[in-house]
Amino acid sequence: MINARVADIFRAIAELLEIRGGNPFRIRAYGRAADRIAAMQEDVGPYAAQGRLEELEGIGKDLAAKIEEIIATGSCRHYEDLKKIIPRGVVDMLAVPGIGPKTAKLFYDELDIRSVAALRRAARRGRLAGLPGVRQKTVENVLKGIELVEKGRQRMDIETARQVAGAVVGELKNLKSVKDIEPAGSLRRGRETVRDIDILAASFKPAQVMEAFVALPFVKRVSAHGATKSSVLTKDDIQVDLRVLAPSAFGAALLYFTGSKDHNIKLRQLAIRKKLRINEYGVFDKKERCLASRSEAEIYARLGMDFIPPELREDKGEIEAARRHRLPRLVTLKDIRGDFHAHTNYSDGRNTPEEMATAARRLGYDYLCLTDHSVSLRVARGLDKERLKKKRAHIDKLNGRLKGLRLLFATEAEIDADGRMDYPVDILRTFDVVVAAVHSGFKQSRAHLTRRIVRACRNPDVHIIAHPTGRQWPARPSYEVDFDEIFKAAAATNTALEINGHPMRMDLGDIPARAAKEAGVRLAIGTDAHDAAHLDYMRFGVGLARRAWLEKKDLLNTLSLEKLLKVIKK
DNA sequence: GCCGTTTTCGGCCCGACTGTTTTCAGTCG
Repeated sequence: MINARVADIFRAIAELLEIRGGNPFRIRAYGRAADRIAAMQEDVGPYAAQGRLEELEGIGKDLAAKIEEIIATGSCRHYEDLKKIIPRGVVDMLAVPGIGPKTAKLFYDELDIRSVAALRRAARRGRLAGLPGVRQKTVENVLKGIELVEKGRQRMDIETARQVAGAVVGELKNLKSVKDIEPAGSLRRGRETVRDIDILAASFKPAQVMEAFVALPFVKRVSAHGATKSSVLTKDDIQVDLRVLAPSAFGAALLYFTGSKDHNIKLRQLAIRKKLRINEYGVFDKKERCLASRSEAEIYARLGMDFIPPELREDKGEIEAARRHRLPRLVTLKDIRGDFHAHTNYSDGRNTPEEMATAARRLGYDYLCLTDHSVSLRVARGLDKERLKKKRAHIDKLNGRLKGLRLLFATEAEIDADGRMDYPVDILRTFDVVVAAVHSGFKQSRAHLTRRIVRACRNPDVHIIAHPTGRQWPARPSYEVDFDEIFKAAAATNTALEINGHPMRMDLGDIPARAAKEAGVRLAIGTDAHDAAHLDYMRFGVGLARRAWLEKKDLLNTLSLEKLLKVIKK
């Protein structure tokens, strides 16, 4: 996709300009444009063809011309010229924590270091010490940083992040000096994956909290330890940042520490236009009087806008919507009446239908789809005709006993290499709900995969398409599909697309899910539970749905059983 | 390089921590 190419080049230009020491605002313009284009659901191609590139935020005359040049030639002059001046390896050094553009340039200019490997050799041989501003400590940090970057500190799934954050909060919340403590950052925003854990605490005695934090049993290394802010690396190489502020500033600090960065910048710019200043301590006027600080709601109100839920804080139109009082009424966990994707021990799940039912009742559900795998997925003990009969009888019997919860006889059926279902029509029609999924042929072309899924949508017996892009964290990336085609087919055939809330999947992602809604497609959250405890992953599915601006009416999960059974018939 | 309910020029978010300094630049989020 051309967007990725454009974004990569703009990001590279930003890095190269940083090292050269260009105008920081110009550098940021490239960086912002890169982020903006990477996050777009639509292709920039048509915008260029219609001369509408400058309508995009952050794209002016100059960048529009560069985008056109990249579309036409695959690259742009400016980028090619910069690459000749600064070797690739110098840019790679920026990935080392602690090394920024100035330091990378220093090493390159003074010692002609052109790669991370060369940097390590130079550090070990003692060639770095003695450079301006470099002494022993800096050399040590460079070596530690390289070690870290080579271990590949990658993003973690949201469940892992929640557990790590929970462990830290659990240890610190019992301290007398901690008045309040809450995870912030991308975890609070419900992002699909998380890089660092950010935690915010309110206390009158920040030093005590800092001491307790860096002394936690699972801390391997302390990378920063100040009066109100510390960073540590856990034994699993996960970075955790803790910031401590006075309770009176908790709202302002939570807002700041939750981000996103782009959201914060936009808010602060807005404040400047109102002759105000925002920082983590509050909203201040020109005379340094604090106008709001205790709660996030108070701060948004002071800026003349509605409260923005954390999941929306990505600078994707939420600030404008909040000012016009047009934010969506986001779906909540309480609105959810059932789960569309759960496995039992009939196929590859760990628990019996009874155990799954008990867990679903605990969550207060009206219904639960037991979507065991279909016949052709042998590795997952997919069900043949005989075992389907047994399962059907089993579920009917259970439903006779259960009060308040209905187990739906369902399947996660295979979409074959040509887009057909692996069960024949007479079997498909026996299910209450048919969830169709691609589990094979990931390497087919984008066009072929799109055709398969479109064909599944058009199948009158298919109700939901599971995990539409097939990604699995961390090993398997999404396969490429033409979302426009799939959304068109899904909307036209009343087929729902799944938001798979399993932390290893989180698929559809927030951006395509929002685009699906805008294309008139209904969505259905499924947890893909293979264990009764996994039904709790609904929280992640709902978080994702909220990030996609979804309201109650956009999801099948919010329908009563009666309505659901009516709506789902095609 | 972008952008305008003060502006087509002159701004551009804001502060903590580190390591090296002795008042601050660089990095990070």
